[in-house]
Amino acid sequence: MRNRNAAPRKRRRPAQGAGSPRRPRRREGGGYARGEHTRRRLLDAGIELFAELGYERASTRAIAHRAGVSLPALQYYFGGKEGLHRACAEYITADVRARLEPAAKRVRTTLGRDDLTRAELLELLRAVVEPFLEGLATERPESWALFFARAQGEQNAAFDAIFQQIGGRLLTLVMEIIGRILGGPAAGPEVAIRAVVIVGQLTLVRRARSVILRALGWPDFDGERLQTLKEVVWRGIASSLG
Amino acid sequence: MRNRNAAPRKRRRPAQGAGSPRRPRRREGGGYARGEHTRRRLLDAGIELFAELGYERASTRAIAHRAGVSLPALQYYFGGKEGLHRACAEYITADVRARLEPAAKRVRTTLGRDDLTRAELLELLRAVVEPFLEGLATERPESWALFFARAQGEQNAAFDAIFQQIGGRLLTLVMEIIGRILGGPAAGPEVAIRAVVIVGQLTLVRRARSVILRALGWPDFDGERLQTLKEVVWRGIASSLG
DNA sequence: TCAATTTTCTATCAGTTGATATAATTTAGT
DNA sequence: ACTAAATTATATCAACTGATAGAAAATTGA
Repeated sequence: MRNRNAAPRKRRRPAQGAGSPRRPRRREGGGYARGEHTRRRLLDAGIELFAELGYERASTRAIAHRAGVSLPALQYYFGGKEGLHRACAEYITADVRARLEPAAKRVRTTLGRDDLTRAELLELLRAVVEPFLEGLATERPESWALFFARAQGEQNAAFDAIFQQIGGRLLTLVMEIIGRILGGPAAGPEVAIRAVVIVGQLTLVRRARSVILRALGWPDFDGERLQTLKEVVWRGIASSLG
Repeated sequence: MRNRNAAPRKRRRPAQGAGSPRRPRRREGGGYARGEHTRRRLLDAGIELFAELGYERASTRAIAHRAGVSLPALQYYFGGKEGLHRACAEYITADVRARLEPAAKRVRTTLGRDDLTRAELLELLRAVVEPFLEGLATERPESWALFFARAQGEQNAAFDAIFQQIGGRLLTLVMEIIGRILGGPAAGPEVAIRAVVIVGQLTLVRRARSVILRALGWPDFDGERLQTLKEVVWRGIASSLG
């Protein structure tokens, strides 16, 4: 049923390499309300399916279908699969970053003081770490955290954006606080490594979810168990800085 | 150039579902030397490419090509892509498990004693943890650790085998030691969570490799920097148990 | 040497993928 | 209402995917 005509058509390569993100030719002037709506639906469906299946296995058809729009709409608004993936990353990133900003500001102003006690510094660290941990484990649709975790494992282009906007910011904050606690040089390897380990423990909660549950024989995280988890992780962090 | 004949052929579905592993019909009696050789080359190529690209993006053609054999050889020896992937996991797993076994035996005999000091218990923990960390960071071809990390992120069927054989074993060892150190109930949530966090820190070295390097501004892990990393990670673990 | 078995290769299959051309439809500004 | 731009939908495309059929070649044991 395919290739009905005997004369072989000229083989066209895709206009742009499959891997490289394409510049969407969105409107310059006014935006149509309807267009913004389907754009948004594609974003939501993309986040869900990328999180469920990972980048490769989430087909553009499945995404378009879940969004309730036709396939070319995806190309139209995001230039292609990779463009959509990147857009999803930026969408999530912007929100999380906004929620991280108040803590960041508080840290910077507080660190201006010279007379901070160890307890105060620990409390500051906790104020940064705890909401992040909570957000990873429960807050926001589950697909967000899963999307996050997938992107990290898959080393996508989206990962760079996520790291810069969130991971890097969080890491910088933690490094500044830890540097004060440990008293050493703020940019030295000691401080950096310990900061990475701490931040890593947070993301661990999501990544090693199945491992943890299996090791504990728990069916799933309910509210109380999550509380236990947070408590134990935090105690470990605090005492490792003693 | 395809579908030359006008009469449409009967559409056959694959004999077995694409997802399910197929039973390889290997020889019963004697094994041909040549066959074992290409089988081995397929395993090596599979590990490399699965590690480099992940399960989805590593095509059977690319694997066969790198192995220097023809495509059907993969089906012949492993029954399909999934079969090869599982075989790769088992191949790596068997080796790592063998290298983990001596430490495991040592732990079990040592834990039989009742008069262990905290220092002795910590030393025991280090004896288990350090080789594993070393192995993840440098030892064996890099592709092994990468294959390992990918399987975890992708939640493949291979992950179950790996977890049972290695992750689970290591976790059990660490839990036993930590239980003694903390003095609490050996199977309680406290012990389990802290064990998971510790083991997670080890695998973090591989998974968050790029993040660590970026945060530190290092180009790569050389010998000395690896030493620093091990030292800092261990100090964090030890003092978190204080 | 010769038959039986094991192993390899060529050619092709049917399905899926991301992407595009093109036309129809809707929207906004006038 | 009319036009131009924006948006959506249909029908394909070419490449790639894992897998198979079937014959050829190589290896073994007699």
